[in-house]
Amino acid sequence: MKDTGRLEAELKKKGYKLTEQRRLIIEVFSENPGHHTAQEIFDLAKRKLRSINFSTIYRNLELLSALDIINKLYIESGTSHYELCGGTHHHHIICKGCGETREMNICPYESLEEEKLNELGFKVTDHKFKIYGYCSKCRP
Amino acid sequence: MKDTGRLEAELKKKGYKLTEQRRLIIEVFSENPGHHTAQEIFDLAKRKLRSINFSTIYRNLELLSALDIINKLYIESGTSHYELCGGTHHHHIICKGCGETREMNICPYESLEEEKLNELGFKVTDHKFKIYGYCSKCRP
DNA sequence: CTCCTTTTTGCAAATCATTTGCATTTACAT
DNA sequence: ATGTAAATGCAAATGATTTGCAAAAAGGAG
Repeated sequence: MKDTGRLEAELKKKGYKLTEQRRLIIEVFSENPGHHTAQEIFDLAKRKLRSINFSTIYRNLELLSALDIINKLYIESGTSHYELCGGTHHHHIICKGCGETREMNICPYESLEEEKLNELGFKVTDHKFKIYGYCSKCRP
Repeated sequence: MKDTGRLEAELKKKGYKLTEQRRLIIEVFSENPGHHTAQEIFDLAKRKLRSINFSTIYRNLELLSALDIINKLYIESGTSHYELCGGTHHHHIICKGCGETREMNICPYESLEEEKLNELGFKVTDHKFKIYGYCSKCRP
């Protein structure tokens, strides 16, 4: 029983149940910092609960994203990545050579823009910023 | 024969051929501003060349992206979107309700960051910035 | 213009990520 | 301890994208 607190509260608030699988998914994220694909989460979770099913992973990654407990990334490559929310605000820097993705703490976003958009009727909830290029290993 | 110039040059440079289908894909983009899915490009192209095949579309969207003639977007939703390069530099604002995506000309990126990264061994080529939220129709 | 080599295309089948229907099991409020 | 709604596992379906291959087209050389 890790820090089940936040998770349990968010789930209960909307009538969802705190299942072993849900606790486990969060545990896996906690123990493995950074972002992961559904496949990775599945593999890691399976080590701890052999019976866990892939569709349970997907269903819960979706749910947990909706609850803002995890964050769905959409790193380019056709495969979604997920990361635990609540870390520091950060963005991603992506190597077009090897695909490696690192976090960066630079955020160029100014709340000025947000206000401007709000005035125009668009309610901003969040933003993403990505820098692409080639890492030292992959420089052409 | 539209502005086949740039296209032809870029293709020839690397030994690729200027085919009717490639010309057509660019034509479709030119005639339909904004970004489109492979499916949309296929449908539009098919009107002009009945025999065109879906895999030809995909193969060429990939190729043209690699040649920096079009830009692959990865709008969230599991389906990639593509747009013609060379328009004005812009980013996207995405409604999490209806999924509508609009271009915005705000760019918060400062070349300062780029230099900093270059010094660290990462060669920056481009960046993407997206703002999420709810449009006036979808505000909760 | 014709020939030759290489790249492309169309087609069909394969792959990969993700989603869904359904019967069974589980969480948890009573 | 029990009833009910929610969640899980399983298998099959879906949707986007990719691939192998034989036939067709492009572009350079003669």
